[in-house]
Amino acid sequence: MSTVRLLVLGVVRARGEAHGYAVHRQLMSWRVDTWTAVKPPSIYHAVKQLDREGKLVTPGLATSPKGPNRVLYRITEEGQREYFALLEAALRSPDIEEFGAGIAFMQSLPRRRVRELLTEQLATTRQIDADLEEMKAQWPDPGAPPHAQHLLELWRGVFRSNAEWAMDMRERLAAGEFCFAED
Amino acid sequence: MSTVRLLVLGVVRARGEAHGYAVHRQLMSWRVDTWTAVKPPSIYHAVKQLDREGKLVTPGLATSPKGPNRVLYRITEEGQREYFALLEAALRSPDIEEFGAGIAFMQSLPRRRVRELLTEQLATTRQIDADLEEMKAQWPDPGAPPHAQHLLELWRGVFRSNAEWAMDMRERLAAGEFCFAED
DNA sequence: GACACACTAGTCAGAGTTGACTAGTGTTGC
DNA sequence: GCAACACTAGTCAACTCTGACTAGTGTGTC
Repeated sequence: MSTVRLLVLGVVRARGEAHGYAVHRQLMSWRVDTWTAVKPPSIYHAVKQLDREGKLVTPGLATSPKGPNRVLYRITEEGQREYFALLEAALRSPDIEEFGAGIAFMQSLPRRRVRELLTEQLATTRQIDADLEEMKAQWPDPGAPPHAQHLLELWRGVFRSNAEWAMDMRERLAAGEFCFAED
Repeated sequence: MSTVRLLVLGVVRARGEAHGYAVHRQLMSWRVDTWTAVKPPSIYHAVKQLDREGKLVTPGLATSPKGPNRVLYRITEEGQREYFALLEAALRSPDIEEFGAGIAFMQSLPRRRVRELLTEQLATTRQIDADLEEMKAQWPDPGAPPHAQHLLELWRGVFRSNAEWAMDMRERLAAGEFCFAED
């Protein structure tokens, strides 16, 4: 859920004003359905939810020449706070979908802050890897079902791969790649 | 959902007879919550669902000396068919959680069949990796948000890591590790 | 000019999931 | 001997997600 919320807030914030379908189309043009489980109904649901919570407001209707009228949304102060909270949490998160959504919007933070968050992300990911390693040692029988030991290895591969990616990204930031807020 | 269903059917089948909490405890002893998103209420939900669908039956109550009476479940013919269908689908699935559940029960298939399925799994995983590579080439601007190119790289890492793991497992099977049905 | 087809812009019921809660049963310390 | 705590064995309401569907608007084409 927090992934869709971040994506919706991020798109509305970046565009200034947007209706549901515009958010939907923007996210689909980013192939969000490839790197998260976000699907159209979830997007509309998140928009309504954020509106009810006062994170988005509807300054008016856009009367479109073609198609039905569409409700325009704009981000509020409270929405901005939620956006930055979700963004920082996402860049720290070991969940690959949430993390991906954080990367998508990292440029609304200062470069230095993103590097700090990626460092935290790396520490968490490595800690999980170490925890899984330790957990593995507690199963005495690697040959018997459910092969929990091997399954833990399968997951360790995922976390190690993510850690490598995060390290690479941190180096790119250090090397001055990308443009950031307050650069 | 299919992950929980496979896990529940597999545990009931392996034990012959089981009540909800026994399934729950078995799965938790396997650390299923570490390598899937399966949580207790989902387990109870799946048990009831499978019962309604005739995949499980309740031959009787176990009157326990301590605690409330518990409903015992047993797998039906139809349940067996579902079990094997889910198991084969899981071993072929690129979804790491589903795949993990398949590995947990792979020994109820013949060794040869598991090797075939792992070969299919590898082909699918590599195909996804190739598709992501190709998709990446269609974004012209790697420096601009949402960094979709880099996010695709993040995911490719996951799939490549899974492919390596599957290759390793296939080699273990070829080397005669583990005991299988019909060995 | 009218028919098929694709695109826009969503909605909806039903299914699945979750955090929080309940309620009974040992059991340990004082 | 009893209060506090942990463990057993789940349930529940509220929330979220999903596949399938709707309905209006261009647009090409014969």
